[in-house]
Amino acid sequence: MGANQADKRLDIHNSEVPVVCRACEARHRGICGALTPEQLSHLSRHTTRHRLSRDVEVTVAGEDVHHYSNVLSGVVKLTRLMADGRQQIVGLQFAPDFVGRPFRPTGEVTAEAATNVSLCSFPRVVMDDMIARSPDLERRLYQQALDELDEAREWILTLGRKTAAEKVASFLLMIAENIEPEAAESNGSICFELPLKRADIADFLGLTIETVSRQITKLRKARVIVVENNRSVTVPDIERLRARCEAE
Amino acid sequence: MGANQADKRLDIHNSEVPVVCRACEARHRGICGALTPEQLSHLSRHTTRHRLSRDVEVTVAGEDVHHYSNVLSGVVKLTRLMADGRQQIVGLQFAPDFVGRPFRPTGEVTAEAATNVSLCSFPRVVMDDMIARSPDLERRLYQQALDELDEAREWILTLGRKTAAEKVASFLLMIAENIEPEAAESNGSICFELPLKRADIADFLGLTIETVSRQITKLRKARVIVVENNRSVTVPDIERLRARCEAE
DNA sequence: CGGATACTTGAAGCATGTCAAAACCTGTGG
DNA sequence: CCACAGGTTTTGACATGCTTCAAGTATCCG
Repeated sequence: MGANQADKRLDIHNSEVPVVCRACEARHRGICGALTPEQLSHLSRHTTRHRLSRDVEVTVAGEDVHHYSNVLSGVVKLTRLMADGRQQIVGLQFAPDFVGRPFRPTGEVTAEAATNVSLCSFPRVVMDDMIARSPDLERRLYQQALDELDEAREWILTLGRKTAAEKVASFLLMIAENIEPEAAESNGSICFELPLKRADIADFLGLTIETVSRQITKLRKARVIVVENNRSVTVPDIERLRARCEAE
Repeated sequence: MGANQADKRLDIHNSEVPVVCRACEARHRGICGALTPEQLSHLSRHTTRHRLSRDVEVTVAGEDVHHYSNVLSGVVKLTRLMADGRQQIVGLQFAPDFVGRPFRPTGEVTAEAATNVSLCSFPRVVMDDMIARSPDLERRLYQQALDELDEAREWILTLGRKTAAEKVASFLLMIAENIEPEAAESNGSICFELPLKRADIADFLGLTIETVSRQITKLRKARVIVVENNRSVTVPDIERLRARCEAE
């Protein structure tokens, strides 16, 4: 709608993609793919990259959010906390997901690094403005929201109706599919690092640490998975893992 | 962007709101509020209204969706089904919610009338086209998707971490807030008809019918609620119900 | 090597599920 | 108005899967 000639005059190299964005995954599969080179360079002028180590918060429930972010690497967990300390992970964001909640300055969820994470952050006001101007950008965000909604509903089914064994198998499958998207399609073997520790897996699946541990042990003994150092997991045959997500 | 002069020529009364839309809630709080009178009358030419009785499906998991709908009255439940018959309700839609999943011709969820329902339906292709042309419409849809995502995450917390007693209390509170939005704010008493039967409540909360029944009995004996005819519920003091959503 | 954090394993308890039967509500036809 | 059939809800007795509590073992990192 509105003309943004001003932007063009500000940047002589307006048709070039900013250096920091060139190799960025968010430009391909993430929301930045919806931006023109001009918009990208405008945004990149307000952009900061940083690394967070595990358990550092990105945004906190109840506090005003001043920045949105793209996940460049690592995993961000979205958690909700009850007054008495019970905790539940309500979502996981992998690269190149967008972290933020447009149209609402504050929310009930806390976003927190589950692993070491690197982020590309930008001020909320700049992004909100850009969203209002760019229907393409808004469409990308809408699509990501719909995908997250599908996922959330998948987990509602898992939490409501699956057994502990099925929950853990479903979790491992989900992680495998997110970390090795292509490998997960083919029916071969996959090997990956678990981004979450047992306590996080428990918070994700609505179980206790002990139950998660027991179920992992069970999968290990059944040779569905091989575990080294508690974190690196090998799935020799994905189909066998997939079978564990539904029944005996 | 695109010119839609064609629309204008087709309709002499293009600046008037279609008769069927005049008293419609979807024009105020729903997605139709984002449409111009011209767009409304264009859409209304492809629109059909119908009533569904309980348990009739709106759209079925795995089948192509040809229509989107607005809920005009009643409640639509979104369910997911596992191969062995286990079922989970993953969302509830009240008037004037939009039912549909843009950008994906088919999905995993089935939408089904939980009560008698009246719908306003329109062909997917017409609506998709309109979404592509109207950023305002897309914004409304995006906002609804974000709201649904917030709700879904609220239920993930409930399913993962609350006890059966807390789940049932949370469910009753959610229904009360949806049916009497204004009354729920003030700390008075509320009276409403339960739109779901016990089996549905169980499918929503990841419990069995028997457990739901026992918890409702418990709330009744504690005078937190008064139940008549199994369906009409009175909450004398909302704060006392709210207190049951979190602890003892 | 030591100390902290993360993970595993075992035994006992309890919330919720399962199975079975009874009570209740609602509409229909005699 | 009553009898009856179908679906729905409640209640009870028992089984079980997950949690809780408590140790013990690995792994990481100074």
